[in-house]
Amino acid sequence: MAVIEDELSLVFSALADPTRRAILERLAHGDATVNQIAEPFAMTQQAVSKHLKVLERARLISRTRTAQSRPCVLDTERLDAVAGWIERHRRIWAGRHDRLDRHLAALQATQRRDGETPR
Amino acid sequence: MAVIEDELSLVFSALADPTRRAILERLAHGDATVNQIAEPFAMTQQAVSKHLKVLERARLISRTRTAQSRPCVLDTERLDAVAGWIERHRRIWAGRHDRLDRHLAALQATQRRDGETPR
DNA sequence: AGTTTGCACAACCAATTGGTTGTGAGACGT
DNA sequence: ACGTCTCACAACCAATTGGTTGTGCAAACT
Repeated sequence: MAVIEDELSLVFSALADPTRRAILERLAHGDATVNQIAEPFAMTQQAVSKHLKVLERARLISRTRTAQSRPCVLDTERLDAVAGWIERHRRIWAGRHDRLDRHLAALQATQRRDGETPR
Repeated sequence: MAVIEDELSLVFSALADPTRRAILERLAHGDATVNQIAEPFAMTQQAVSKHLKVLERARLISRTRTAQSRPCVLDTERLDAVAGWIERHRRIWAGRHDRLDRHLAALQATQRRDGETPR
C-alpha cells in the first residue's frame, strides 16, 4: 500500500525482524559473505539473501563485489537518523512526564532487559 | 509467520509506520481521545483504532477508560529499550570504524546484554 | 425514552512479508 | 573443459498488514 516509503520507515521495518538484527550483530563483529551470515540460521541461503536486500534497501548495510563473493559492510549513518528520532521523542516525553507528575510510571524504569529470541 | 514476537520487534514494527509515528508525536503534546487523534488523518476512525491497538500491543501507549472515551497516554519505558539497543550498536559500529577490529572483541563482550544467539 | 456521540469488533480486500523450491549466471579450482 | 562454489532471480505459498464498510454497544445529551 505504501508505494513511497520514507527512510525512517524503511529503517524501522528493517530492524523489526530478529533475524535481521542478528545479521547486523554478526556484521558488527566484522564483514562477512552471504554464506558466512547464513550459516547459523535455520533457513535457506535465499531467505538470508532476501533479508540482506531489505537491509541494503534501508541502507543499513552496503555491499561490494569482490570476485564471486558479495561481502556485507555496515553502514552507520542510517542508525544515526533513527537514534536522532528516538532521542528527540524521549526528551519530549520525559519533559511531559515531569510536568504532569503522573502516576509512578518511573517505577517501571527498573526493567531494562530486552530479550531476543531468534529462530 | 512470527507467532511469538519479542518486544523489540513489536516496538520497531510499530514505529515503522508514518501514521503511527505521527500519532505518537501528537500524543507527545498531550493525551488525546481516539477521535482527536483521528481527526487530522485521511482515514476512517476504525483504521486509527487499529493503529492504536498496534501501539498498545507494543506498549508504546496505554489507555484508560474515562466515561465513554478511551484517552491514550504515552508509555516511555518501551522507547528506552529501543534507545538502548540503538546506542549499544552505535557504539560497536563506531568503534569498528575508528579502531582496530581485533581489540573490539573484549569491548563488545561487555556490552552484549541482549542475548541474540542465532542458532 | 430516544437520539447522538465515542469507540471497537467483524468480515472483507489488495498488497506486502517471510519463507520455500527450482534454476542459472559468474568466478574459481583442477 | 568441467565441475564446484557463491549468490540472486523467479514463481509460488501462507500469513500479516493496512485499509475499507457495516454494525453495535455503552455512555451522554436532550
